[in-house]
Amino acid sequence: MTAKAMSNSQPQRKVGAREKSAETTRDSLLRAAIKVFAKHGFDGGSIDQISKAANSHDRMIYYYFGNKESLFVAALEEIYRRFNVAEAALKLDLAQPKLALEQVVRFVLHYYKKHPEFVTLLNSENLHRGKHIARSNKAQEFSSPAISVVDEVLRRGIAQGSFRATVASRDLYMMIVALGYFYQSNRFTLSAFLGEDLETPAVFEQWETFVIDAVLRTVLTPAAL
Amino acid sequence: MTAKAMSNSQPQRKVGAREKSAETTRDSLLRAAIKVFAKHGFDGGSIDQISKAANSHDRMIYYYFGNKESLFVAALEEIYRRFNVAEAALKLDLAQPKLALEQVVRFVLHYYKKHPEFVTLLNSENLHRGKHIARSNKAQEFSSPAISVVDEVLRRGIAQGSFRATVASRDLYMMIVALGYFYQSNRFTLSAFLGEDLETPAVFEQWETFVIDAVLRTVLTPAAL
Amino acid sequence: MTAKAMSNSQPQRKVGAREKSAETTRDSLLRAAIKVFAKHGFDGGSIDQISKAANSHDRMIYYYFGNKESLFVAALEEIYRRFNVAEAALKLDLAQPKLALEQVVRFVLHYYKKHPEFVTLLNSENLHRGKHIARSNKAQEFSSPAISVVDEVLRRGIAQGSFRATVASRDLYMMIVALGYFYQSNRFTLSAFLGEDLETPAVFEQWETFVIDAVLRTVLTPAAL
Amino acid sequence: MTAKAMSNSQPQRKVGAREKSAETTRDSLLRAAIKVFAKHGFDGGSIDQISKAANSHDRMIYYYFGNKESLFVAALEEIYRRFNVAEAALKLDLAQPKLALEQVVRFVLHYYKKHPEFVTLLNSENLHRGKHIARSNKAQEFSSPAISVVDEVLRRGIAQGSFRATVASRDLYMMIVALGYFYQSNRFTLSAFLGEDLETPAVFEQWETFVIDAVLRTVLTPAAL
DNA sequence: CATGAATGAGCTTTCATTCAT
DNA sequence: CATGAATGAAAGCTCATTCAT
Repeated sequence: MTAKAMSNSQPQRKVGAREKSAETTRDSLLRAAIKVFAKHGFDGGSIDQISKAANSHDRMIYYYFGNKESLFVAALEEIYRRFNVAEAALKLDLAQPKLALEQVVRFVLHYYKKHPEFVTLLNSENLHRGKHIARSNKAQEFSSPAISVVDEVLRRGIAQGSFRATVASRDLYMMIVALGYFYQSNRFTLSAFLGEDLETPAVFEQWETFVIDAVLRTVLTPAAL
Repeated sequence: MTAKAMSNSQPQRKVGAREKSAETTRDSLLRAAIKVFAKHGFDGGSIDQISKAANSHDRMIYYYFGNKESLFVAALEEIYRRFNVAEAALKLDLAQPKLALEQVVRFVLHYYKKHPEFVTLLNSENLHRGKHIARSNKAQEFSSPAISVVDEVLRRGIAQGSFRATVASRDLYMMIVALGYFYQSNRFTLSAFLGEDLETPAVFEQWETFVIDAVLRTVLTPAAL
Repeated sequence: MTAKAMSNSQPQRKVGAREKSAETTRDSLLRAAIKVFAKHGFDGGSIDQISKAANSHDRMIYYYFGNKESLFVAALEEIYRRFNVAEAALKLDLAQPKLALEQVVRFVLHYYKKHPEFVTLLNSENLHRGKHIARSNKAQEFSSPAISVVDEVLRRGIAQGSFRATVASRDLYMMIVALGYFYQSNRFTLSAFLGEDLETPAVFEQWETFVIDAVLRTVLTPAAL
Repeated sequence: MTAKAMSNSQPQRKVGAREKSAETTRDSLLRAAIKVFAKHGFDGGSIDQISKAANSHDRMIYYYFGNKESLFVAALEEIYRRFNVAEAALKLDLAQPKLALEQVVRFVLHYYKKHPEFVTLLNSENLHRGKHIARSNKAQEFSSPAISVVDEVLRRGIAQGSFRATVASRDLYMMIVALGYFYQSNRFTLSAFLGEDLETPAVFEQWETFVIDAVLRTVLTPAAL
């Protein structure tokens, strides 16, 4: 059931009106769930809110997803799927590792900015100590593409001699993600604490420039700096 | 009331049995609130849970704090106060900016590690778009010490010629905090995604080393590298 | 839903067990609400009391009525519906306006006496400055039958020459209602103040006689007196 | 205690500052109670609301009045006292019974209009089946002045030959009061039902004229009409 | 494929009241 | 004369979920 939800692909056989309507119901419930969970978290979001936002009924959530937790897992999987789809569309010039790395950083920062639900859903999941994703058995499968990309760029740079050989791809990956994620995730308290609105474009751009600089300085060999 | 709570001074005058008991009740409610909110977030944590954890009653929370939101604000203020107290105890050798900066990074990473409630409470607050802290009118006052420390270290390094003059203290501050915060905040999903437990000491140490390296490379002049 | 409740018609089609049960639940909740609100007012009557009196559960009130206020509105509408049903059953001899008027007075006095909930519910509503009935958009529709009856009797009497042409039907209506309502509504404080129990039949009958006399003297022409 | 409150009289002995303040507290609590109970009824009005409206504390209500019910009784007694004070100030021309009766009617209608708390408090009391006033043992003492006035006017009119001898003063009293009380008490639902705002001066005046007419026609002998 | 009905436990909050000092 | 602290019960309402059809 969830497997079907994960693929956005081809109906091989002709679907009747009823089946189509069914898919629509399930999809709109999932979309509504992402929105509501993103806004209020797992605990704050209610089954009722979600079913109403989807113009459906409570009962349908149980019909399609079983219970609230499974719906949340489906929502998590869906946002990860979307992220991977977006990342797969990235066309990196691997011949120029430095440029490619910069591209990756830009992609990550902009994706988080445009998809705040990605951040809030993951926060909610971490608040619950990752217990939902642990049940998903797709966890690694989901993150591997992202790490692979960083890994490949890194290896190319090292092979070329412009990147330091001692940098671990896992650390580099986490650095990029952390700098993008934190800015988005904590923008409200940060804005209050810094007395500066992090949602204005100028502030974001300064941060982006800084992050690219920091990442490159961390990775590049002194000679390539 | 909160003013009293914010100061860590001892009561100079002898307190009667009642007053003492009152302070104890309020304090234990606040402590319990921090624990419960840290574990379950603002929505997930219930007034009942908190009052019971404090060996008190629902009613007392309303007596001392008014409502759930105000209790949450008080909890937020308290954890920030604690953070600032801990940071104030840091003895930095400002004559050696590079070393001092390393100390700051270590402090931040270890503080977040030892105080997961700091991270979860802030996450919960950001889920609610900072609406509670906005009401606290102590926001800036709270974060200024932390930024000041980074700012001073940075200025010293620049004066000495070992730090690059183009780095903004706000960016440097956010970088350090982001790298420490994200590791702690997202350790569950990260562990699942990476297939590696981020809570083992070895992994944490590798990350700490990496972060120090990244921060220094971002800040140091090529010559000082 | 309320439309169905308002009509006193029988369900034409066979109803399944479930539907029947549903109707029963809603109806018994409404009946219980009328009783409880009549006895304790809107504020004094509790959701819990009502649901228990109906052998149901709190939750069902919210399921069928949404909230306490809407339940109260439904109760108000129901008692007005009942009054109108009872009044519609009145067979007035319009050829004898004086007699018909007497009949109307008797009907009103006796109806209030037999249906104290009518009086207490309206009092409760007036305490809240009519805010519930204002939301009901059936207000005028409810009272118009009663006024129409008075109006018609009055017009007949005037046409016949036995009633004074200067009496406004609205004033006459209010007079009759006031004299019946007040006796019932304030019988407890009046009994205490007058030192005489207004609930004894003899006292009621004296009042009834007096009211009929007063109404007729107010309406009849000197010649017809 | 309540006895003292009932009289607005002379402090025989010099009162110290503290005592004065004490009286003020008690009085402002009582005034606040009348306002709050008038607005929300006995059940809807809360001890907290009252004490805050009086700039005092919950505890003080218990100190001065014992409990909520006794406070309500005190409030009832106070509004009756005020009514009697106002009525005692009425200067009736008993030599002209017809005019005097008209004056009484006007007084009652205007008093209810200007003192809606009188009406709502009595309604609240009747909702509770007069159980508070029953405890007050001042009930009759309170209403007797009002009835006495009507009684005296009536007797004078009968003696003069202009009033019908068969009218009972109790019925006449109730008629006047009912017509004034009901208009005020039920003005909200009536306005909704009639589609006409009973609070506009013109409508009130029409009613006043009608009531005077009705009362006189009920009382006057045919000859005196 | 969908729905109306039902459920029990839980939620935050307010209630009137009493205690000790 | 006044106050800060405490209490247990109850309030209105929402929660996730299951039932029968």
